[in-house]
Amino acid sequence: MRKPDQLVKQNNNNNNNNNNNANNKLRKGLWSPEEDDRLMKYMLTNGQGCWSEVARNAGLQRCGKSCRLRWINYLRPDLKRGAFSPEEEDLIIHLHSILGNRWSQIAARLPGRTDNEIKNFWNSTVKKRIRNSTSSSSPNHSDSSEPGEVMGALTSMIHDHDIISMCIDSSPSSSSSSFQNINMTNLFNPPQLHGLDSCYNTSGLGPSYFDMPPCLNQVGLEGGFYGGQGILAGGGHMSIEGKLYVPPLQSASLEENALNNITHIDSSDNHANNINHSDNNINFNTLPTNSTNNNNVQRENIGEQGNHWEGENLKIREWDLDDLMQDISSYPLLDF
DNA sequence: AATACCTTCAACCGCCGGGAC
DNA sequence: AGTCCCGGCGGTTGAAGGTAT
Repeated sequence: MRKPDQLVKQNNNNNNNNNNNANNKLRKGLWSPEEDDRLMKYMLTNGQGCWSEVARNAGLQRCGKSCRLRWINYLRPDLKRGAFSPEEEDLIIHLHSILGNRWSQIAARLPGRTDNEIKNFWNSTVKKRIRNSTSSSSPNHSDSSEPGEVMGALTSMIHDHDIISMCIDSSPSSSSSSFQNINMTNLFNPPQLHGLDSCYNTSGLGPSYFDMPPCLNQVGLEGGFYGGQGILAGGGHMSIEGKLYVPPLQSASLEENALNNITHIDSSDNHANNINHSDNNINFNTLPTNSTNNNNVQRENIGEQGNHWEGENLKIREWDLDDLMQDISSYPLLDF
């Protein structure tokens, strides 16, 4: 946490998103409700664009990066709040065993969760539990963030339910929560709702799955974004509720395609970002249309960052990861 | 009740890669 | 080819709140 009213002189060699700021003084630290309000309203009205322009046009004395982070980690309407469920926990542990500290990739498989959230959860809760669970058997055990080490401790931690039912499940009736369950019918044929209220309301589909964050109340969005068929709710479909389309933090990637292949899901359908939302009141057309480019599948030398788990020789390149995913059926915890 | 210690998590920092010029 | 800008990522920090003593 940071001091809420911290004002700093922008460092020239640091964030260069802010060169156009008039007085070059940008706020840092905690976001005030007013700032949240401004950013939320701007994003809902104009959609995502250049973040430095977002900051400027929304009248925020924040750098673009800060606005982006605030939006992604807190204000985004499709965010799920609250504690991680045991299923999510298992999925995180399992994905970490495959992906290492690639939090964004893990978060991409947990709709409504952010990489920051997962990273915090891992560093605070999971690591500690793994440490505890392994301390008895391995007194000299060090940090368990290494995937291989984690795998060694996983068996005692994994719950009885089937991870794969969450991680990879092509059944439309499944209550699982991964990208594989994106309901493309809903994506391409969003229900026609009328007016902003119905857009955000639960549409009578039962109790809201998510808690309403305070920020949404601040902007007066009664009913919230989190109702009804939100992500994970409504049978686990990542669906579009009315007129608001909020793109996933990260959508289809090579890895996801690999997983989709495993589960025999036609990856050719995976073009949610190409949906034309021109009829929407809330226009997210300015969002990047090819989020594949955003994925760091090609990030190399993972081992240099401490994320390899089979010695120096294993470096996750794109094809390595694909191979991993293709070979996922042989993974000890997976049951196809 | 007071203090110390611990945990959580929002936010910052620095780095990197891609695109534009 | 070099530089700049921007978005994205993982690592880290540190204040707030919780718990133990």
